Amino acid sequence: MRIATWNVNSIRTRVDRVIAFLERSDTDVLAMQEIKCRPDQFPRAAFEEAGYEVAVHGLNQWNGVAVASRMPITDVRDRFAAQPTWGEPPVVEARALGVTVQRPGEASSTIWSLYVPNGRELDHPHYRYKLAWLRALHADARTWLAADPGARIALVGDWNVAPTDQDVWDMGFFEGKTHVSGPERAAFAAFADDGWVEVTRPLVTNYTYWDYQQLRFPRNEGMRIDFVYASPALAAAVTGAAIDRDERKGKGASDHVPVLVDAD
DNA sequence: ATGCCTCAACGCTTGAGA
Repeated sequence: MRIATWNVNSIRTRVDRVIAFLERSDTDVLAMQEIKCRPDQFPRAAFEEAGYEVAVHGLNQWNGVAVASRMPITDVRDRFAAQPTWGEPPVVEARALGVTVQRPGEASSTIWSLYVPNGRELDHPHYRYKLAWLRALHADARTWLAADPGARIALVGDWNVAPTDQDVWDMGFFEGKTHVSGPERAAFAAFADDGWVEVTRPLVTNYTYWDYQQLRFPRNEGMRIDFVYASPALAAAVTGAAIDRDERKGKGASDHVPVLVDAD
């Protein structure tokens, strides 16, 4: 099966590009982030015409996650346990969507489409929210592995963390900024301590995001912040990975590109 | 070769993104 994750930065603006990507890439399950709409605003028909079922979780114009699958969807969850809230009154934002997919007679796989909070500034409450969010996900994901060590689970999406210095175009530029701080990197790396395997890094090198401003893409001044953590059973089945850099080109591109993983 | 920011909404300005 081919899994992909893509921060689409508004599905309503990008639907033609996303459908074209699905058809071009032969993707079975696509996890999307930043759909920026409610379920009733999601362009569901275009996906169904292309042969995909859709699960959508969106509350308003901010955030929003979805999964499109041409394998039957058998279970959907719109948050993880103890997912932290943001704002006053507190809201569990639309940043996590877990979808189980299964073809009859085959093993099931659970794909979590994740949009980790940005953090904004190191001294901003949003940064503390980001760390709490990552730590809560880590704690819950640990229980999933403990409950079923052979489960095929993928934690995919926009992690909003650049795990190494090589994952940003200039560490000097990011000094004192989010995405590269020690606590964020530690929170990301902690998943590996439980057996989660980030399966893209050994197979492909590229950035996954380039800011719209200041010619960041033509200058290749990007960041690698979109990743696929696979459970041990799924990681053992991985045969390939890719970053579709070309999707950043041209008019109407998202600022992120798709990250793809193949697994038997 | 990619091209100097984009998106949605309480909209003609603002908040958010990273």
